[in-house]
Amino acid sequence: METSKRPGGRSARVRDAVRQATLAELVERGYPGLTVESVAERSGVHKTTVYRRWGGVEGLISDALELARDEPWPIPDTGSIEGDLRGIVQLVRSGFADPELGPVSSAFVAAAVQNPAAARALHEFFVARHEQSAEVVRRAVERGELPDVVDVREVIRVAVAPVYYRLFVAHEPVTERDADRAADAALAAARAGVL
Amino acid sequence: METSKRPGGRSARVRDAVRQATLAELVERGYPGLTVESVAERSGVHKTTVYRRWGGVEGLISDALELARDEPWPIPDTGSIEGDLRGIVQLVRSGFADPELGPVSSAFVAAAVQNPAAARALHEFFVARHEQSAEVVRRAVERGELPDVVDVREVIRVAVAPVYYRLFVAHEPVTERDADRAADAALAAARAGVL
DNA sequence: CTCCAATCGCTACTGTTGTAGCGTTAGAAT
DNA sequence: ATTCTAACGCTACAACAGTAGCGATTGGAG
Repeated sequence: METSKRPGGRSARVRDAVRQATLAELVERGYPGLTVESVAERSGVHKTTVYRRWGGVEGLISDALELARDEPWPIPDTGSIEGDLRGIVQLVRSGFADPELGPVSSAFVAAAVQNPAAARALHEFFVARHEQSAEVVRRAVERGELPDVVDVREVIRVAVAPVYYRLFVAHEPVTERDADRAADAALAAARAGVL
Repeated sequence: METSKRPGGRSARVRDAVRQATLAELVERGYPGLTVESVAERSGVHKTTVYRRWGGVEGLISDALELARDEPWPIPDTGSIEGDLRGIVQLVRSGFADPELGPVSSAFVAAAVQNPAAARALHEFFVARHEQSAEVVRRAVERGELPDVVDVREVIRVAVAPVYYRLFVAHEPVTERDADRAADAALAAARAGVL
């Protein structure tokens, strides 16, 4: 609980405690089990305070999402567009398979499907992700691996979409081979010039 | 309320009334606003009866999903794989854009993300959909438009995935052009032999 | 027509979620 | 050190979700 006497007053301590408790609850119980009371109890902050500052479960999610958005993530640079794209899609897949990160990420998606505020926050998150990831496509175009008429962000979308589709829509398992195949499909489309 | 004296006893009437009320509530308020009490009141069936037979909100959703699964949907047959694939993806897109059908479909996705029973029901739904839709790919293979080594269902998945991804994950708008592009991308990948 | 089993409606209750009002405390300024 | 203000903790309460027990109704069987 007492990590280190961080700068900032009581409000800052309360804020950090609630954020940390929110993430911990998401890992343990997921979004359906996320309740204001449990977060309040775990954080040591009173229930009414959480309601006042965050407004409820949706506020807790949105707040956590803004934190996640700012964390950079490692864009692969394997030298070939095929390797880079596969790397990105595998990163998505393994992220959701991770016992610690997976439940939190899934909770974000679940929350956004049903909560306009979280949806906006998640949208911003993906705008940032797409922009960062598109770098691998830009490099490929520079190297002459792809025609230069491509919509760089669309390549990323088409590459990762099947993974999300399987996970959150069709509710099918996603193997590593599935992930590679999705990356390869996006690459084939980009090479054919349809993106 | 009294559509027509359908065959079946009181139980059947109760069942139909609740199902109809569930769909109506989903259209008006969506999944987050779906409550057992409102369904009970609208249907004229008592609250405790709904809890007994359906077990709660998740049961109502699963029941409605089973109904939706059995309804056949029109697979296009334009003569070319490009037209057929585009038709399917546009059908998905327009379905979610429809003011009556859209909220219900979205509610199913939202429910499944957060409710294991609904997730299983939705999975079955998509298994059926994929199987039906794959027919257009099989025909294309027969006509020699595509190599015969393709996983027919995977072509469908890759084609529709970007639409779902935009709608329910990245929360971006989906234009008709986006839908066509997704279909074309899947087609290019299939032609390249990566599916 | 009579009876019977199943299902439904009703009342009452419990537990949880979210809010209101007020007293208290932390931290900054002088 | 003292004072002042914003934020927090606490109690009490209102609203809602979900359950239990029992009596009433339905529709079918003999």
